[in-house]
Amino acid sequence: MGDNFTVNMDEFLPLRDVVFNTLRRAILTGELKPGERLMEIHLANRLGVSRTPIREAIRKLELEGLVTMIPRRGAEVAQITEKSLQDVLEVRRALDALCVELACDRITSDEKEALKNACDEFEKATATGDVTTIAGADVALHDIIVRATGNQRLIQLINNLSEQMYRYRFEYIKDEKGHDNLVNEHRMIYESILQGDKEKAAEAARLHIDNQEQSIIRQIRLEREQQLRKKK
Amino acid sequence: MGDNFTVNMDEFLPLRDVVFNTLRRAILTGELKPGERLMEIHLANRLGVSRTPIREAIRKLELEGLVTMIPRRGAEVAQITEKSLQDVLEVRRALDALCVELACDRITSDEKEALKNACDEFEKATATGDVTTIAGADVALHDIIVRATGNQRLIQLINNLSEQMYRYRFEYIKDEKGHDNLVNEHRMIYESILQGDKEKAAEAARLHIDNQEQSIIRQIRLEREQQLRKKK
DNA sequence: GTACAATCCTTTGTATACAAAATGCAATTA
DNA sequence: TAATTGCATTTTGTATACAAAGGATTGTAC
Repeated sequence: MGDNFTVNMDEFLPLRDVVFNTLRRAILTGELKPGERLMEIHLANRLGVSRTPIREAIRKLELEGLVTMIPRRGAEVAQITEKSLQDVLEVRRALDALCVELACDRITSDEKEALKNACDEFEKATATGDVTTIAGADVALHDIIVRATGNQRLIQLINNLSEQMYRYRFEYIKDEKGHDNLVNEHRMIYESILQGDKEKAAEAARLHIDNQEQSIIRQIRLEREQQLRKKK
Repeated sequence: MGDNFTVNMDEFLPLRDVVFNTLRRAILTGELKPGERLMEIHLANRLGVSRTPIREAIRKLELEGLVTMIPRRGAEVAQITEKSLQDVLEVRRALDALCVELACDRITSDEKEALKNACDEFEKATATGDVTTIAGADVALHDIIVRATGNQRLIQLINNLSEQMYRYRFEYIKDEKGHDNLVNEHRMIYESILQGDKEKAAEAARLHIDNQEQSIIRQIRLEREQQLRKKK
């Protein structure tokens, strides 16, 4: 069992939030796999707390769609189907487009500067070839754009939707041939925002999502095939 | 205190879900007012359950944004500010447009029939002038469109965002001059979907939201003025 | 060997008990 | 009179206890 599955006591939060963050992280990184049962006493012992904060954390994960409740049987990690992912991406496509459009109107000069830096950093990161570094730079870049909208609700929703695909992030970055596409897509978005060209920015954002979709769906089909082969 | 603030024992659900639905309803109808504290023992006594299900329900409301947690002080009903509502509407505008676009592509002939009926029903409802009836017909109409997308995630998100504005629904329906606008807007959306004209449908949906925004914002400003006057 | 049934064990659902923090109030002092 | 300190009360945060439901296992009968 992985060793990063522990409570982070540095945090000065109610236990339920610590547990919530811990479990969520474990699910998104794939440490807790789809279909796996979340048993309260088990988790409580493992995390060194009582069942109460565990239960409260599960209630939040339930609403977030990361776990599904089965009556009288408890929680299990939500299955990701191809359909559910397409649903998520369909929504993200619209919201990401909205995001860059709003960013065109509202981005400050400071944020423009930060965006430029993040773009350069991303290009550097791809040069290293290290997947973790690239993923980090990618998140940083998107974060700046999302925050530039100034719309709290939008920020929250996009973050939540992005999370649903976190498990596939690594594969998706590895998958992209030489990362050149990725760099270009980012640069296109970045430049459109600087120019304040909403239409172009939205189109670039949609293209970006579409390419991710291709790559992730391919990944899912691969995984499913492997699972089927295993069963036989 | 209102008397529809009771648990509905007909439901065959865990108490936490019954409590969740009850509290949510109370918040959305305005029975629990923004800023009002949600005290656990108090609620527990009132609903005739222990604190545990109350707490679990509050965790879900917290994630849904209907209550805000203050550390070591508990939950209170979330304040609705003009900004937060504009944020919500900005997102809904994009998602409603997406909705009707998808509906154009995916609506079945059965659903077309249902849509036509709902549209007629709405027109009849406006004729009665009864706000509750109109609101009901409005929800029914929108529901059909949203469900026609076949996108579970989108359905869930739109429902959640709509809820945030439930408190203002009545005022907004009353506000619309003679309801003629409302009927026309609906008919425009309905016809565009039947014709499969995505562009027109999206534009109509956006207009529909924009008009609601106008009306709701006006309402909020009115309320705020009244509050200010009270304080003096 | 298979099917069915009784029993046990696990796990959730709910209630309650206890500890710690925060708030409000009162008393005392400057 | 105003301010501050200390105490009491309230309320949350966490743990634990108890009940009921489900599932699994074992034993028995055919």
